[in-house]
Amino acid sequence: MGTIAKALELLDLFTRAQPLIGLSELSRLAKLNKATCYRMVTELADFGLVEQVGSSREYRLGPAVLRLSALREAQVPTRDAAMPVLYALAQSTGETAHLSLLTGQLLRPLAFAYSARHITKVTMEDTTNLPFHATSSGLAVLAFQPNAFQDAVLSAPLAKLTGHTETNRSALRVRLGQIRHHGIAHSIGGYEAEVNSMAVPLFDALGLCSGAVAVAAVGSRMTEAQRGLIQTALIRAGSKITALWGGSVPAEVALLWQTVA
Amino acid sequence: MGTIAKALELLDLFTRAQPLIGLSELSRLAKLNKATCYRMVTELADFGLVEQVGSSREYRLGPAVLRLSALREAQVPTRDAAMPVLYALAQSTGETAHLSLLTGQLLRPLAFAYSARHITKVTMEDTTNLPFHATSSGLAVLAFQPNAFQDAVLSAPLAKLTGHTETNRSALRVRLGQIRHHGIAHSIGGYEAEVNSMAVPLFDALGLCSGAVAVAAVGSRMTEAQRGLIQTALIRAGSKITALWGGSVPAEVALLWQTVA
DNA sequence: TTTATTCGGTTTATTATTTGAACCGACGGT
DNA sequence: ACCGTCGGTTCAAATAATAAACCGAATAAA
Repeated sequence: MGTIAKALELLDLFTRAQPLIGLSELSRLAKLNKATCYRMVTELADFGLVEQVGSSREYRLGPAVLRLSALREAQVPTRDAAMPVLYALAQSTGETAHLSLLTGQLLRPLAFAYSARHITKVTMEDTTNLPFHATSSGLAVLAFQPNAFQDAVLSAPLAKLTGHTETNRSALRVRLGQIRHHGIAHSIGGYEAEVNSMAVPLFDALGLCSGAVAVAAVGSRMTEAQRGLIQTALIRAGSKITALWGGSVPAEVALLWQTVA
Repeated sequence: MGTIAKALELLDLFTRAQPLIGLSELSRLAKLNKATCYRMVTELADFGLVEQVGSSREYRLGPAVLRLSALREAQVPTRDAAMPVLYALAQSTGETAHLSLLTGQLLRPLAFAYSARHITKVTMEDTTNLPFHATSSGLAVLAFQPNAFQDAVLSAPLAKLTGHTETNRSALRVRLGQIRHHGIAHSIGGYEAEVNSMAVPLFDALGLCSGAVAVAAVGSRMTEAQRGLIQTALIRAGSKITALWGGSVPAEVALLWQTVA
């Protein structure tokens, strides 16, 4: 792994749960020598990707990320375009809606929208990475990836996160096939007990799946009627976001969705 | 300069004017060997900071910047907090409002807000970097920096961008003193002919100046009354944004602003 | 069709950078 | 006064980055 990749991995250590990290802790988390880590974090800070807060001498993500994201959104309004749809989805279903993007080998949540209808809700703030095998978003995305990608994911260790996490490889392959035939993925407590979720894939301009939009509901509220409502709302949201991104839903998926919504 | 810094500099080559860059052009712009550039851009792409668009094989800023900026805004709502104030500022003055952040040695525009009142307006989209000596924002920020920083800026070459750009070093030092005594900076066609602008500094939690908010107006509309209106609106906006950022306006500046607004 | 140029990407030995352990003074707690 | 940890520094040893030449593909001109 190159030096640049190592340095960039430092950025991923900053999370909502741990937004401030000191030098020593950073080197421990990154499993890097302190001197190495220091040089790297200083170079990142020179560019503004991280900054040192004045009071203590801890580091946090810096202002440069704002500038870059403003530039990116100006050209490819990924987040800005999807947010209103996501809000509407949360509103109409009364549950938590979220959108994730496939970045490299990882599926990362990008945006969330909450409904005020219920006191109990599924929160996503602290999630940095959605496992492909244990979430509806992950399954929705994985189902529409090339075989090589699927094989890579399924040959890696599959964590059993709850009692309902499916970790059997051939069973997972069957589920992926079902998802391709329905155009929508379900997960019942596979990631977190008591959380039921459904997700549809999102597609880019080449018809490749680049992410997913999902609704995560508290399990006890997931009646059959609610399931149907979420399904149609999800399909509408998925079509809309894909369209806003200038993407195109593959014909076979569009057909599946059409019959439902 | 380290490898990491060189790689990160690639990110700055992507602008609103040139959002897509191919490998060869990138290496030319960065003055890097093509192989070196290739390795760097692929490492950036692996992390998602850039991505390769499918059709041609050009690169552009990637989705990772969104994730990072969402994380940053969640902890330090710099842009999200300032935007409403900026919109109100543009609205109440009928001119273009913009906000810049001091990042490293450079002053970078972060956000803009336009008024619909006039057909002619000052646009900021293509600006990537505000010169300290030739803009009201630059002067406002520079006036509240430590002497070492001021000396560094003033000892570098000062570009004469228009007929009205002040490039005389001692005259500039006098102007910086005036700005410190008034709490507000003016620029009359120093950056772009026909553009008059005014700016106030913004401060962080330690009372250090970390940016500026400005109003840029078409010169012909800048009457004496308009100037007064902008001044009071700017001071209110500056106070508000600094407060939203959890910053504190130094006592002497607060006093100056109080007497005006 | 031939020729020439440019493209994105790869290979290689050479070279310069990164790395890790030990070290420093400062700080906070005991 | 002692101990551990903090952010940051030093320097020889190890490793990774570099530059030039090269590749096949695509495009355009002749």
